[in-house]
Amino acid sequence: MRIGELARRTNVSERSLRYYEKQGMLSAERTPGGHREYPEAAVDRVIRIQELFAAGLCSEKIVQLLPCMRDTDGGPSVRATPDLVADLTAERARIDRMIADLVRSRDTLDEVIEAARLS
Amino acid sequence: MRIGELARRTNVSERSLRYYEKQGMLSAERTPGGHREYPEAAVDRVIRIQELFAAGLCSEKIVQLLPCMRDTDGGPSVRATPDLVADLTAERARIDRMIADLVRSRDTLDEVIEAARLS
DNA sequence: CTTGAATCTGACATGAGTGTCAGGTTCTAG
DNA sequence: CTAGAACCTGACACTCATGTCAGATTCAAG
Repeated sequence: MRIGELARRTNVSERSLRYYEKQGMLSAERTPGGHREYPEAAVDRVIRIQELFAAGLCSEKIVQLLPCMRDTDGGPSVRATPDLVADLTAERARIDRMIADLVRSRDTLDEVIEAARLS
Repeated sequence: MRIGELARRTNVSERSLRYYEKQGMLSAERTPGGHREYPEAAVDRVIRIQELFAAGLCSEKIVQLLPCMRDTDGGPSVRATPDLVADLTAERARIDRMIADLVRSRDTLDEVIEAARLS
């Protein structure tokens, strides 16, 4: 598929898709004229990238991580190096803390919403 | 307490504390010479602010939200307006989605870490 | 062909919290 | 009184994914 359709289906701007490619997170075939041509699997990959961004990982980490992920088609995957594993373990801990923070913030909002409802 | 101690105890830079004040999220008495003097409760408030930032709320929302929160000392709180409640409900939904994303990302990391461990 | 939609590259702007530096003032221990 | 630590204001820089614009090229349908 082309970039417009991928953007529509993933809800990610064309600008960002090109950026992902430049960062090495996403690749695409090219038509003879130079237009990008994405495989179906790109949809899942872009969604994963967005999730990882939301989790606070930077492009660089994502670039390292992506080839170690099980592909959607269950294809073979690269083994993470010990250094990367250490990095990812730290990121995991950070994500855990982030989730805990979010839950507390959600509780805070609930409290305020509930207090207003009882009026 | 003074800004240095508050910064140390909350792990938030002095720069950020002054920024919070300018945005109207945090207030302080002043010594005759102009130095900020914070009450003990400021510690909890700053931590709350950080959590809400982490949850993706902007300063403006936090400013509206803070007076509606139950104070640490159980003091009286302002009732949220219907408009604010609508806002906060939307934010709550966003936080829910964010948590779901984070859990998925954490699972992704776990998968990669586990795959590397089995080597 | 032609024409309009889609895509291309490259460059500059934005946001929002935070870092940092400069130059000056206040506080406090000795 | 004094030295040095702590604090003040204001301004500018940064991050980094994303928005946006310009000007050119390609694609696909008529």
